[in-house]
Amino acid sequence: MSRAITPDANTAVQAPGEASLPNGPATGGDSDDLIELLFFAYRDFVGDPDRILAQYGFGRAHHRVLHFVDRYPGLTIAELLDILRITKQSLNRVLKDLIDQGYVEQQTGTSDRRQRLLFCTPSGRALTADLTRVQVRRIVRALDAPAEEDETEGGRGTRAASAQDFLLAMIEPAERAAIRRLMARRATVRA
Amino acid sequence: MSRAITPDANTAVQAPGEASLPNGPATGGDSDDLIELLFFAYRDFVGDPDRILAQYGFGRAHHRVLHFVDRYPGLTIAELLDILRITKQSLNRVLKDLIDQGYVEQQTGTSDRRQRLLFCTPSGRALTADLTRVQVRRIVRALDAPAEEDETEGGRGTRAASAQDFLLAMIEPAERAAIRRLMARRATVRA
DNA sequence: TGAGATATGTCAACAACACTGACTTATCTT
DNA sequence: AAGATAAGTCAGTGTTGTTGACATATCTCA
Repeated sequence: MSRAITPDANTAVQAPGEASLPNGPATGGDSDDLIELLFFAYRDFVGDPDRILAQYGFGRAHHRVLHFVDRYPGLTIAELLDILRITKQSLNRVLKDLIDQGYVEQQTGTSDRRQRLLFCTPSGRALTADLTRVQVRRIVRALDAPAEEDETEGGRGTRAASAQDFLLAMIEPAERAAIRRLMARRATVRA
Repeated sequence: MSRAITPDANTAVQAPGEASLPNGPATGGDSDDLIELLFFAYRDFVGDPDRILAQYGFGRAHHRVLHFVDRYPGLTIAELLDILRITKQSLNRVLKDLIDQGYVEQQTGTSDRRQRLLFCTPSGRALTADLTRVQVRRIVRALDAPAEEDETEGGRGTRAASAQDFLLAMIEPAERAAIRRLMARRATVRA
């Protein structure tokens, strides 16, 4: 465990500017929180598989390829490029790794022999299953988590509340408190 | 608009392996979809600000710094490092850009003069507001979107359904159909 | 059949953003 | 005064993205 996110000595010095509105009209108070929660949730969400991938010398790019090839066997290169939104050259670099090390196989298309259909090998499926497992675990835990007892639940609508619950529950439990404290600090500063 | 995500000629060649379970016990059927939706949603979510940032010669790293400094004025370097989970060297590179170009200011700590408290300048706040605006717009749209009329809503629980609704609605509308089609393809292949 | 389009692969150079390791300077704590 | 802590910096490296330019195999259509 590293340092805590929350401060103690730095008691919110006032910024030398305007006194921002208390959840102004177009500001979308809930949305501001969601932006941040999305950041933290996604960070932890990809952090889990990252640790596994590192043991294989792979990165996130490899993960994405593995995931989509595993889930949509027979995917073509063009389709994969379109899903990932990266260039052919970027894809090829990681795809080559996966093929060379026997996690993915190519198969010449039947109807169009120019195409290379992609499939996971058994070891590719096994690795992907490992990666999926840790992500599913986190998601299931987030879905099963009890709803937050939100003190200040004004008239925002429950959609925002449940999105917030979900994302907050996606965050690594050990850090949730720190993040809650951080986000509470905002209310202190801008009020 | 580029190519469509969905295929037509490649009619799901059967992968030469096991016949995967139809939403097996520990597999977490909903979660598999959520993994993918999280990928697409996050991709589009950060895509909006990316376009704005590019006009300033900034990247995502700059965005993250701006966001947190704007939201938590007076943040110290150590706190920011802990939030972003990057190294001091990585942070310094982008922070220097932001300071040199007048978007962020440093202020020596009052109680501890070793600290450098970070604040957005007016232009920093303006830029951040721009970035926040497009992200809030997407989130608000997602929260306001009507719930999906899910055909196959078994006994999964509504938590998963609303998380799915939210993430799907976060995806760029023009691409939602393609992604739905892609994900439908999975059911075809593994069934 | 032959021309042009398409699917894929590859070389080379470059940029953004992360990392490690090693130090320096200023300031606080004890 | 000694050691810890906050911040800044230099130098080198790795992953993953980008352009631009081509090469090869295959398909489509006139």
